[in-house]
Amino acid sequence: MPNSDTFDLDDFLPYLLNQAASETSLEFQKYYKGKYGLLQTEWRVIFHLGRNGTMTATDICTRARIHKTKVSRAVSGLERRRYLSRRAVPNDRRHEGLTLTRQGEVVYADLREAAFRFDRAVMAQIPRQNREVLRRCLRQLARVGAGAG
Amino acid sequence: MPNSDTFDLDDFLPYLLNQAASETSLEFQKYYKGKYGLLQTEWRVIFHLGRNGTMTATDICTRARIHKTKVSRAVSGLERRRYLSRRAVPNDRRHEGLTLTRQGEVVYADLREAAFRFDRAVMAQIPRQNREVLRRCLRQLARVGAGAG
DNA sequence: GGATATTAGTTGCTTTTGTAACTAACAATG
DNA sequence: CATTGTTAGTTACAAAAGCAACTAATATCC
Repeated sequence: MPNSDTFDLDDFLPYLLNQAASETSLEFQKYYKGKYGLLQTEWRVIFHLGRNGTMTATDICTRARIHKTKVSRAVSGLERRRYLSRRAVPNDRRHEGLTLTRQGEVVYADLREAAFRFDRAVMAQIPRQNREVLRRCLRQLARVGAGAG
Repeated sequence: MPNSDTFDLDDFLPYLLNQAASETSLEFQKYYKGKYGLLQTEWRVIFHLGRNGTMTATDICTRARIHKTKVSRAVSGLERRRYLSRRAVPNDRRHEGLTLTRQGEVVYADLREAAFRFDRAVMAQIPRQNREVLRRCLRQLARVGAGAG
């Protein structure tokens, strides 16, 4: 039975995840920032709209787990640069449907393609037989975090 | 052979890593923030000093991959609260050795113990036979990121 | 050994995030 | 149908991160 005295913080899962996340995100971040001047949250909003079609800001908050103020600002920025447009939802004027513009779709397609390439480059470091295990584990952790803690 | 058209961004590795990292970090973050009022960078500085003994700020930057301004401010904060002390290095007055104080050691011990518990809680979600694979993959990704990209 | 470059670390300023308070629209309840 | 509560989103203010310029000490190279 392992105990706390032999525990190495370098192996602490949240730490490893953070390190792995920042290392693997860096190149891709340079790409979308350099090419389109996007912030991470902006890219994520594009990604979710591109993937799921029209959504409200709250939909994005829920799916992407981003706080509403961040989404609000990202949406403003993307609207200003004409990457998305807002359209009122009929019977409820509180929320609006957000949709990528033609231009936004183009950016989405490019970044999705780039993401695919980056994903392959990152995965290239992982032995083939572990790749699906890794992705499955991460999906699990991304879903609920530490669970009951 | 997979191609970009069937690629699902929800499976994009950097994205999954970021989501998994933030989900799994949250509870632990509440712990050290709530109990000691530490920021993430401050906790990391404590962690590296506790694990490796006396280090210079640059050592920490290198090992922890944190920018020097962040380290500089974290060190100031920790020194002010008497969690670490600086001591001049003999033949080179540019850098200083940073060491946890007695009090800092106590905090370190507590957080290390807590990290151990959190690690177990997080890992509990992962099938036993995948746990070492997962950690190994993450260590690899944390090391070099996307490599050649 | 004096000019230039490099290394260590800090400070100032700008951008981004986080938190909480706020407006506006709708829903529910008496 | 007014009162209270809830939901959607924005805005204002404070904390933190990022970047670039700066100081100070040492190394290098003519």
